[in-house]
Amino acid sequence: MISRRTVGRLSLYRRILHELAAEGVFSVYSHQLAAKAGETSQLVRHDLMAIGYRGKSTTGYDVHALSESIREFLDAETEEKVALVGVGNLGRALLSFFTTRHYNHVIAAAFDSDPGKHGRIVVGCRCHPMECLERIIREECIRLAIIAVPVREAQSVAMRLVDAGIAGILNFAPTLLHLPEKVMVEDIDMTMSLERLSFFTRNHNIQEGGGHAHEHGDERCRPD
Amino acid sequence: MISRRTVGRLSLYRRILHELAAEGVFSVYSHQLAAKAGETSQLVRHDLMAIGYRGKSTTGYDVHALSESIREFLDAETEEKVALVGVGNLGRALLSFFTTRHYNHVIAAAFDSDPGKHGRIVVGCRCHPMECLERIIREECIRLAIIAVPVREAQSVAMRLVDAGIAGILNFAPTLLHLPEKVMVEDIDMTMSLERLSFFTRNHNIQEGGGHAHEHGDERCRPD
DNA sequence: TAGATTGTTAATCGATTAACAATC
DNA sequence: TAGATTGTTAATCGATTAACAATC
Repeated sequence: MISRRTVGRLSLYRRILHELAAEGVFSVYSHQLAAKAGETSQLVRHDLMAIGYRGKSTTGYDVHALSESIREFLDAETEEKVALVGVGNLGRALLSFFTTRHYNHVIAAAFDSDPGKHGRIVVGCRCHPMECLERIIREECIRLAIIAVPVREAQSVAMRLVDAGIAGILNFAPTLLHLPEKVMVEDIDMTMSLERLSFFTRNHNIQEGGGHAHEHGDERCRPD
Repeated sequence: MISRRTVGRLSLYRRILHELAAEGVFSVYSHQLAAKAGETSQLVRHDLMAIGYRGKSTTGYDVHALSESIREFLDAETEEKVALVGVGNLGRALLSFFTTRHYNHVIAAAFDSDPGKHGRIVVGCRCHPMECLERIIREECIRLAIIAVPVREAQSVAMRLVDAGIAGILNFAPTLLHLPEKVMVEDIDMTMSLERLSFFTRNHNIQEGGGHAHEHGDERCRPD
């Protein structure tokens, strides 16, 4: 009943509410939330109603209460632990991202096939050898994993993760994982996103006379 | 007429065709392509028909010709140049990603506000100060940009990019950019993806008795 | 011909939007 | 009351799927 998009939007609303709370705002109307979230007022209401939260037309939504309501709806009781496989450049970026900022997820274990990295502490997280993957994931009761390994290793890593009991995978490898249906996969494929950007901005230029990209500059474009 | 999803799938098909070609496969049927792409045969045909490519039921699609046809449809004449703003952990990961592998995009210029990085060459790409952003983007005729800066800087960086003539932005900052409609934005928001994973895998466990994550292990889960 | 594959049309599905009544 | 906001219903829209005829 709750779609992926709805959950995504709810987590966006939460971020906005967090900012508002930091600014000392106590209540917000759906149209204000909508303006910040880039959605329609109606869609915001729809999402909030889906989690059982009703607004009042006199005071709007109480920022703290709404934020708490979203938290209760989206989050597990505790911070969710995540396993990271692949401590290359991207892996390190992810580690620093999740240790610097306090989101609802912590990388509880990192793995890499490079023996040179084993036992080393990278951005505050110990890097384990791949052989320990199944054991540590089970011991730590980790349900989610991030795949940040090269394409050629992604599928086999994913299968090991599933066998270890992982229920959800965030896949950064630009390849399609073939896994049992019970496993949820979120793909983050920047090559695909860039292709989309290339394609649609190119078409826009063609359709609209090629003016966009250069309307702010006087100099002509000479690619040579 | 061509949707974002279609373009995304086409670039996936291309990757699959590339692999097939490397394996020495000369022709492929839509149902084989569908199996590899996790789609239905009909949807594959639909996508390929959208770019004017028809299959034959005797020989299927010629792998090289189809790959070329997709390339012609999706790509500009040349490799597309991309600007990168933010040469932190993530920025470095992106640089190494795009220099190691040959995709259709090259990071032609990198920018960072940290004076310590200015002039340094990071993963083969010179890091420029932010002051040069507009000039270099115009000089190099760059149309796409990647934002890999912290949330608090993302909006202002995005506006500068748009003013410099950027038509499409790949945004890694977990925040919503408010930009003119003419600018296309692709958001890559891993916090949102993780929230989705948490939410839906949690629900699955509840619905199905909490068995999934541990069906391969004997030990009980004791989170303490 | 028989069988697999393809192409076309209509049906379905989910999400978003529009219109309007109800509320504060 | 008047005005802004909310909640409900029906309409729209796009993408996916299903059914079936056409093709090789």
